[in-house]
Amino acid sequence: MAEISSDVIRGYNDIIILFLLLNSPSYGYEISKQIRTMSEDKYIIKETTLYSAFTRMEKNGFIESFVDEDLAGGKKRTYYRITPAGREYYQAKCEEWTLTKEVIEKFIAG
Amino acid sequence: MAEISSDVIRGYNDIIILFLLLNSPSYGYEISKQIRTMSEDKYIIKETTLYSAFTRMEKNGFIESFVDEDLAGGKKRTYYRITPAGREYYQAKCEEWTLTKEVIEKFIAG
DNA sequence: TGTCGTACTACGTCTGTCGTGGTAACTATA
DNA sequence: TATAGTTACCACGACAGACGTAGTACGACA
Repeated sequence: MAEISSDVIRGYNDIIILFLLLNSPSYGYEISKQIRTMSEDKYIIKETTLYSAFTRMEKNGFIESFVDEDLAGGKKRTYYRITPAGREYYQAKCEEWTLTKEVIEKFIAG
Repeated sequence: MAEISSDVIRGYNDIIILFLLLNSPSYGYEISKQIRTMSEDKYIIKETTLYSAFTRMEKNGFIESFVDEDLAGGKKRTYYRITPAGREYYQAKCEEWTLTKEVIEKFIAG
């Protein structure tokens, strides 16, 4: 099974992550598993890529974090929630995707 | 008319350029005009991006350059020709594109 | 004379991704 | 009891493609 090089997907991690936050907050490990499952193992996001995307998007105001400190075994977990600005950004990126797709496909033979 | 940010298209300049070399050699200025025309002004490649892609792809053996020194006015023009390795790379990238597209569209709402 | 088009090149910066490695607690298996 | 695996991250630095800025040089046209 071929795997997508992450260089290709660059710039699209943001919308993939935001999509998974549209309906409810989530956290890194869960999101990474969902990406893997939803893509049928075709795309496995690198941990560092994921967590640096969180940092960047929080700085840009697209997501907000909050910590659950009451997990079993005294563990912590950092959740992320999409903001209204994040929803707008997601929408804009989706529209850009449609355009991009149309353009690229003009340069695909056959 | 919205314009595609080149960050989005990152990683795809290679196949766009190679597509335009599939049938005959060409050169920078011409390719840049073709991209603009074919995309209906939706994607205008930056000159530096284009020429650095040439350098990189020649280093990787995907294209070969040759210079036409006999232009009117004593001008020179550097042409690029796709190599067999370049054709293979183009094919592989096209297949990767299909996969990538399918994956990304799972994360596009609506 | 100056702008536009043609046809590049050099140099440095930015940013998203990636590689490596580390922490720490629980859980299943041998 | 040991150890491997899963969960759940974080820090640090490197890389590479894209980009911004600037410059060269010639011809055509107004």
